Amino acid sequence: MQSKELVIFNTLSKKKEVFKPINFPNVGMYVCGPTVYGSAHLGHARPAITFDLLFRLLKHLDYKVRYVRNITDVGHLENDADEGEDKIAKKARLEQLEPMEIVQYYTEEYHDAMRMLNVQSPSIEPRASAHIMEQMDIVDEIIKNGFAYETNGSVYFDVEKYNEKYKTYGKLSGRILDDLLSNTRKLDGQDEKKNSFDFALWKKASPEHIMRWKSKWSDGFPGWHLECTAMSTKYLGETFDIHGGGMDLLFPHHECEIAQSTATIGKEAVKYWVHNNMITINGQKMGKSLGNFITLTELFTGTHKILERAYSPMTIRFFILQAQYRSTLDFSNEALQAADKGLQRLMTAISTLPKLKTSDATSFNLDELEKKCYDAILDDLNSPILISQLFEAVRIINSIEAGKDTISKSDLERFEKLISTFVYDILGLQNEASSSSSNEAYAKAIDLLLTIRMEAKANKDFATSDKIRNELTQMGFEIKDKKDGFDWTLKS
RNA sequence: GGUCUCUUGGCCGAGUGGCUAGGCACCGGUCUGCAAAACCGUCUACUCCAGUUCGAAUCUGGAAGAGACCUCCA
Repeated sequence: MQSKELVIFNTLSKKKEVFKPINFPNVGMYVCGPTVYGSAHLGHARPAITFDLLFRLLKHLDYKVRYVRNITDVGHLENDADEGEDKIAKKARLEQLEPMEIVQYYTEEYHDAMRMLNVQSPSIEPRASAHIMEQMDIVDEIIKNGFAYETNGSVYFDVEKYNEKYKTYGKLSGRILDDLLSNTRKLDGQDEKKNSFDFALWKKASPEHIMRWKSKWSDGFPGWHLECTAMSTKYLGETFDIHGGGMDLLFPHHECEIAQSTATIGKEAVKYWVHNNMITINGQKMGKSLGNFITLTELFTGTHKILERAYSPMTIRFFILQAQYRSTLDFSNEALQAADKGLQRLMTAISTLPKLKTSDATSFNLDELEKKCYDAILDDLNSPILISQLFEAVRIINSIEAGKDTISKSDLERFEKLISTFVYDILGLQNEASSSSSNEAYAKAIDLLLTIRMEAKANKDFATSDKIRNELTQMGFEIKDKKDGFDWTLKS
């Protein structure tokens, strides 16, 4: 399978590059996970699904992947002027809870949402709070290497000094140090730092700050960007293949990560930086701080004022996959409903696939379809093109069912395998209709009603047959008459 | 203010120097007792201006509009 070449856009080079792992066939991938101080929202779903897609694809290509996605449970600083109050501590005070209680609650909520979205668990999901020692070690190392200084119990990264040696600060986000200097100096209220763009590696905790750890510098907490460096190094090694996250983390977060790890090990840790774009709502970024976000629970239940109805997790997943991960994706009820309809059509066709009648020959080009599917997904995860090819498959399936195209027995097996690989394994879609035993009984009851309807039709008793169909339709069923029977689905 | 990105049909969203994206919606037809589904077909595009080119929605320059980052953020 590794004859197939994956091309991925590297933010570092701003080009598409052929993916070649450092230690073939192993792949190390680190993705910035959620800060668990609030509910998971639509924005969180995007990187989770994007990198789930990449994770699934790499595994399909037979790479041995270790996927690390952290849980940030040590709050990052709220802002510079806020005297070190961190997000989780603040929320805890508001709700009169222990910080770890908040963390527990939102972590579970996040996990539940991810499970519903059929996002596979990463190989390792480390917590920042469990890696304080490792973070302190890195601070030590950076001080030893001369790229950090201590002021009043806090330790700061010396960006200027770092840049003198490595000259790479800003390379990821396209920033120039002098510009940053002239930009941010006017906002500078921080006398502890040599330069405004220096960032904290260790921060002394103010008295009201309840999340704190003892260290040689002070009772405090690790800096904003340190946990990813510590945990990626610990689980993936000094250098690893892929580091992912949202585009909004590019600066300063990922830029600082590069500086930290380079200052620690003397070389760059990450080979491919991959960033997903944002989800917008009415053309504006959806975000916690903007207060215009929709939580995943609200989406699944339809309980947000701008939602016309509930949208199932698979609809959300499909909606996100219908855009390429580097494009912004605009949310609207209309767009989600279109995604929902399209997904249902896709799933309906897939369920008829195994029931197709086979012929001696196949009247369409299955090889070409397969090639187009691979070409699409291997070209920087172009899921929308892949999906358009899957709709071509839908057209073919329906056409075979209608007797206008034919398929041989062996090709049908291949076709089923192909669809299952791309739809279930790689895109991670799933059929939401479950088939528990209680569902089976109810399905039989519907079948019974429709059998009675067939009999009524045969007797030209259209009053009865229409009554059954109309009432079932009203309950949300979709009744399809076939040449020799019927079919039905329950619309979500 | 600095850096960068985007602008595609009713909506979402791909793509490309010349050849259909796709989905949803709409319209017409086939099928049906009537529908639904399915199938077939049609229609609506590439923000504007100038340039390069045999040819540009695709390249270059300019304008307008929108957005992102520069502060925690997926």
